[in-house]
Amino acid sequence: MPTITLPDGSTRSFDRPVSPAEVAADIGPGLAKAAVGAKIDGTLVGLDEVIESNVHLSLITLPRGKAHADDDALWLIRHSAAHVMAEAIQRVYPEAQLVYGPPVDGGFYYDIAMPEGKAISSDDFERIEAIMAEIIAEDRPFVRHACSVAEGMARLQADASKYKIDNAQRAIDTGAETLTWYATGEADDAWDDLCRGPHVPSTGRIGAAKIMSVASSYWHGDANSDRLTRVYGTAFAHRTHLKEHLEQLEEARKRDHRVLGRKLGLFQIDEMVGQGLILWTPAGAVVRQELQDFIGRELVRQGYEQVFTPHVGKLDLFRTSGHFPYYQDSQFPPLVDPDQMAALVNEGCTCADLSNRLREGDVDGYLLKPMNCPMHIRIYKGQPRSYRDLPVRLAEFGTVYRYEQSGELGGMLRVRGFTQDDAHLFCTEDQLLDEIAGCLELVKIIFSTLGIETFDVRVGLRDPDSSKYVGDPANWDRAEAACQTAAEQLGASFTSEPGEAAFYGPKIDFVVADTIGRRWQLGTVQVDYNLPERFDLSYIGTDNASHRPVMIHRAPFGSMERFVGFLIEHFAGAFPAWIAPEQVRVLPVSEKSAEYAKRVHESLVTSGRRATIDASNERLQARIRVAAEMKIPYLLIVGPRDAEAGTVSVRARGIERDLGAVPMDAFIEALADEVHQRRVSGLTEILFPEAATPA
RNA sequence: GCCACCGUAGCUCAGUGGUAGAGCACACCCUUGGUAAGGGUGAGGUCACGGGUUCAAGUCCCGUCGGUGGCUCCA
Repeated sequence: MPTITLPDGSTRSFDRPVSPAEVAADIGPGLAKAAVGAKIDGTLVGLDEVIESNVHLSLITLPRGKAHADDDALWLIRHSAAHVMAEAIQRVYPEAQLVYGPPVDGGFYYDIAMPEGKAISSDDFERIEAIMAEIIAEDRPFVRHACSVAEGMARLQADASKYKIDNAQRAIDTGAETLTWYATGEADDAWDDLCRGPHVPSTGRIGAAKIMSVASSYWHGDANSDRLTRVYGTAFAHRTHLKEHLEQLEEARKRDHRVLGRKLGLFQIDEMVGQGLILWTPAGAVVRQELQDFIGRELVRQGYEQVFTPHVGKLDLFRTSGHFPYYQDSQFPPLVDPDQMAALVNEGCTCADLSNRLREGDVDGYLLKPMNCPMHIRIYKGQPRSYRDLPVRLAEFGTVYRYEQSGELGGMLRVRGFTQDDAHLFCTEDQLLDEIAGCLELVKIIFSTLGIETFDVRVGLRDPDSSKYVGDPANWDRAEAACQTAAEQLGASFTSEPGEAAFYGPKIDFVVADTIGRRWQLGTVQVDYNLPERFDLSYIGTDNASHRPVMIHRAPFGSMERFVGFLIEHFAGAFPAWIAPEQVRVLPVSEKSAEYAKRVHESLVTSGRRATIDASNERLQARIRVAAEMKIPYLLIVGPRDAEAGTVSVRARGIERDLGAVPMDAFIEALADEVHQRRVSGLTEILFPEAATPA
């Protein structure tokens, strides 16, 4: 006889098995009406689940009015909406086979195997959504049918549904004793789908659903397997929530670095130059240069030495490092010496021959460098090294080229040519922890200076069951411990991820999300036991014997392209003054004040500011609007009153009004201070303490 | 690389197989205005590129290039 413990600690006893629906009804009719599912001992279940033993039960309800549903309720709604969408799609395309339809962040999808020659396109959305709306309006119950594994498999065999048989087999392999179908409706011929559940009690509880996009996917995520059509949708408890969600997506689109990059003139991607190749326009170049100067000073402080290396190197270099031909697919093809090329042509060498001979090393050539490390390693190796020299820290903003698949490219976040704020540290085993900690400190300085607070730290460790790793296991243990310790010292929370190490060593990655939720690795610190081996690196120890150094690859920004792309979105284009391409713009009220405006502008430039003057033939309001849209931190409006008093009237970004007049020198000094301190927040607090309430 | 969608003026986008459009931006003129768009005139196009169907193609079909979303990949 079950005793049910509710979240508030109270208990209810029943003299027979009960369902969550019955428990809800027992508590009150309001709850019974609001409930869409339950959690039994932490596991999400439907309202019809049979409870026979003592459990902790919490009911999942849809809130009344405009309040938002919690994650569990949304999960149920979206999982159910996926069924409704699948039913609608099968009504339009009866031959479509269902594969797998889970809820995901922000919505759900359903993978569908379309018959040869048929495709779901966005033109179908309206039709499918209309059918979905119909099913939701009918408020048909989700009815669970369970049967034995044998019975269920027989049914699936009869239906010849290859994908569902596979799903069922997986369930059986993980210990399922029954197979369940969920029907939408009670009739014998109601539409149903093999599904583990649970679902909301009826289709009407899905308040609002919308199809978002269609994409392709692979069965089991395997590129060599069947290609499926993945239809994405989202659903909410109320229509207003869906509307809010769509508005948020619209807002996010405005933060998109590709949109802002064009609007603010930060970068271009030119099809005549090539896919995934960034042209840094003057405004964007300022942002990048400020960041590079910033980190450059930290590098000097940490004892790094600057180097410069070429963009191409001989294939043999990359054969030794192992980059060629192993990663050949993601490299631009090698460049061959012109004389050698001519000779090859004379002997009738085919493209396939050439490719083979490059791979075998019969023909030499040059490679656009996919990594900087081999070059830095050659610098290390360029002179004998003593333990007294270590750690050797070689830094370079090194530009590398990788032939990423065309479908992977996107804005500045995934490109084919990019500049890493790269460095390679050569040290002893004993120095490893301190050096890793130093690298992490750089990332910390960058993130805290720029106010980046939302990021993941991932420590990639080796998979204990794999043998793909190079290097001495004892060293690995030490390096992994060093990574974990350094990550702990960093103070941010992190996750340890076994199996995520590179084959050559453990690593620490910093991961952020872009405005549409995609995740990108920025900074990285990687220990490497492989390359010192391949290049036979050494140093002379205190014992006068030769020893192998450990190497660390590290890039606190990751790449300038990806970092700046992320930063544009992070600030929505409104950069702090120290990195803003244009820090201050002077607006004379009219031509009468043009002379004074010029003096103010000159003073700003003299003090090192990036300042312009807008004396165009437009009304002040129009010029303010233009400047505001360019997200310039400060506008100085100067008119006859200011010229008389030697003041400037200040308008700060984000505060839509005149803050008042201050002496020109006071403003210049305050702005210089804000820039030199690299403050994210403005000088407004200092000059206008009573007005500093940013919008 | 795979699938779907998209490509019209610098940008954002309209455009029924029958003479290429708007707003913004740009140039010039008027306006000299104290805090988020003053007014007028003008210039700007091989409708991504190449084929095809048609009396006729921005519009329909095929291919190429480029973009977007997702999948796969990411040293």
